[in-house]
Amino acid sequence: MSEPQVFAKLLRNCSKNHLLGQGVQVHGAIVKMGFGHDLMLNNDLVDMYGKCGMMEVACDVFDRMLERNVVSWTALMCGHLQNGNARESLSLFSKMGYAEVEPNEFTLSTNLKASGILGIAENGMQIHGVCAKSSFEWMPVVGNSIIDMYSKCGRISDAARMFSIMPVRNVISWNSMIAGYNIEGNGEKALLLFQKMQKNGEVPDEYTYTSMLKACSCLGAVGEGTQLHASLITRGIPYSAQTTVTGALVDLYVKCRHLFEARRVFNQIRQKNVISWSALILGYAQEGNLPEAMYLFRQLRESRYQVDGFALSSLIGVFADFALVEQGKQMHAYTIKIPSGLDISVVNSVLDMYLKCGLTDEAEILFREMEARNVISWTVMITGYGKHGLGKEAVRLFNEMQLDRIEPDGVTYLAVLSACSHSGLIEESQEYFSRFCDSQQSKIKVEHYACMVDLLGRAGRLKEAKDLIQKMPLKPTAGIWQTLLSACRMHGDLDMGREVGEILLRLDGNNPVNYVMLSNLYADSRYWKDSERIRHMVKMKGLKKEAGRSWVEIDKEVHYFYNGDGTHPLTEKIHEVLKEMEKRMKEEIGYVHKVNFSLHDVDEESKEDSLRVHSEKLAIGLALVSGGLKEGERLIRIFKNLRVCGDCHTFIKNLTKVLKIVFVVRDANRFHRFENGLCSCGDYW
DNA sequence: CTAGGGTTAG
Repeated sequence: MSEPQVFAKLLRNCSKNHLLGQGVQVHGAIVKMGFGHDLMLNNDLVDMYGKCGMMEVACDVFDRMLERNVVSWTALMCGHLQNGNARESLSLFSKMGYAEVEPNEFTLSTNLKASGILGIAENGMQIHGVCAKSSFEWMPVVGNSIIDMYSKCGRISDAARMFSIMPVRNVISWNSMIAGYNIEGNGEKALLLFQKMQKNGEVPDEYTYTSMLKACSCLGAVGEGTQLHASLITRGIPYSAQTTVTGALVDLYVKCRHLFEARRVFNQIRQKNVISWSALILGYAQEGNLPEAMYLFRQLRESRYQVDGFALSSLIGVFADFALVEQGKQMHAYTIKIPSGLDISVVNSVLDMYLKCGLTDEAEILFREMEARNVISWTVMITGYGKHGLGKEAVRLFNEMQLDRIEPDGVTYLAVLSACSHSGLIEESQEYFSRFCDSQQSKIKVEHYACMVDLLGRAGRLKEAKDLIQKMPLKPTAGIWQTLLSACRMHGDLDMGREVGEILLRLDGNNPVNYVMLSNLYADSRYWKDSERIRHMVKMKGLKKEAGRSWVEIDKEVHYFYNGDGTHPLTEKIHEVLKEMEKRMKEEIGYVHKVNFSLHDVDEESKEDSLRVHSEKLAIGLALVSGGLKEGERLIRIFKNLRVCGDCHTFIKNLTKVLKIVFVVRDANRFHRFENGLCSCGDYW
């Protein structure tokens, strides 16, 4: 074997096993032996540095090359793609065109994938066009990538068309199509295609099983999932480390809430991989069993496996959901120390965590510092701003992202519409809504209409709101009628309210919320008998609301309160401080606690509860008592599982006048930032 | 020499 061939072989080994140190040594030897300008070796070097995550060096090698062929270009593109920079791959693709180098099937496949990741259908279609012209379209590699691209861009029918006209299909074609249905959330179609695949004599591989397990977990179909599990066992694949199905298997049982079974599978895996670890950790965390989740996470950290971006982002997502600021911050600090902490999904989850915990400034700084932002990064920020009542900021970001050439998707539109709704930006949202209808008709969901109904309803344009529901091309859900009903109450429209209420009770008669809303509407107009009749129905049906619960984090410990809760050791002190606050508010600003607010308002709390003390007030009391306010800090964070009650809302607003403290309350719907007697929601929530 | 399918975040 000649020397260059030996070097090539060494480099390929480094690529495969991510051996950067050895790769650098080989690079040195290549230069020393005078092969520094060998085209093939340089191609291998670009590939090796890319695989080892050293894109700067890969680019440097590429730039210094005296001649470059299609492989050089493609290797660099793949490097960018594998390091999470799909955009750079696409820009290289067009540069390659200017350099008059013709793409081959690998180049096309790589950039189709890049377009899919970015979700830019236009770009993908353009590349599809190139494939069609050069008849690369009929090569399975390319065709499969086209299916993948269309699926990821939400154009499942285009993907299906490609699949149906492919002259040669391999197992990956079937897998890609099944994965496409999964992305769309269409588990039934995935199951059907799986059957068809077996009828056609195609043998499913691990990837097929992985996708199918995922389809089952989406459908919550434990039965079908268990069958797949069984056939995996007969084929002898499930418990070895090389396969990815193990993770999907754990995930299936986790999602179907069969945690015991998930643990059993996990324990049987001889060499556990990161995917199965993450799935199980997430399972425990979502059940609220954080100690077990954290214990497993520590074990993962100490194991020989690398904690990857998937594990991190999902765990941070749990901290966000539980609004656990301290744990979240600690995890953020940890992510900075490891390479996968730079994964865009990890940074996105940290952003979301900060916003959900009410730390907008931290989120803003992190967002600006990010080296690459994708559609999710922007959407997280827009949602966060919207929930903080910063509608103008949300709109500004929405426009800015498009200048950054990031295409908003259905979730982004939902975020900006709801931000507009909360800030009363009617014209803006109507413009965005129609733009969305025009450009992404297929992605429009009931939620988008619900946003518009909310917006119109709040503005008192009830008739228009109702028309919109009745004319929309989708089946109205109970939720959208609820939105309209609360608008009816807001504007005291009894006639329409009664009509909507009847529709709701027919549609969703087992949800106590519907009865409470209707009952309140009657009570507002002093139709006490009707109000009482509706409330009686709730009792007769034995329907129960979720109990109101608030919590506050003090010195890394979370304290929970129910309404009228007297179990906390500091209860007496809490009541004292709350009384003292009422007194100060009365003396200093003349605020008098309004009793009548809660007389017939049973929106969140029952009458009995309101005579005692709401959970959010207790949590505030504890924060004040136990010095939850550290030196130099003037912000207290309270969390509540339901919506904050109107009475407490007024109380907190006035409290900020007397105490010069900022309160951030995260309730089921949104954030309220109280400062100087005002709330970020503008008293509309 | 370059490549395609799976787990995560809104």
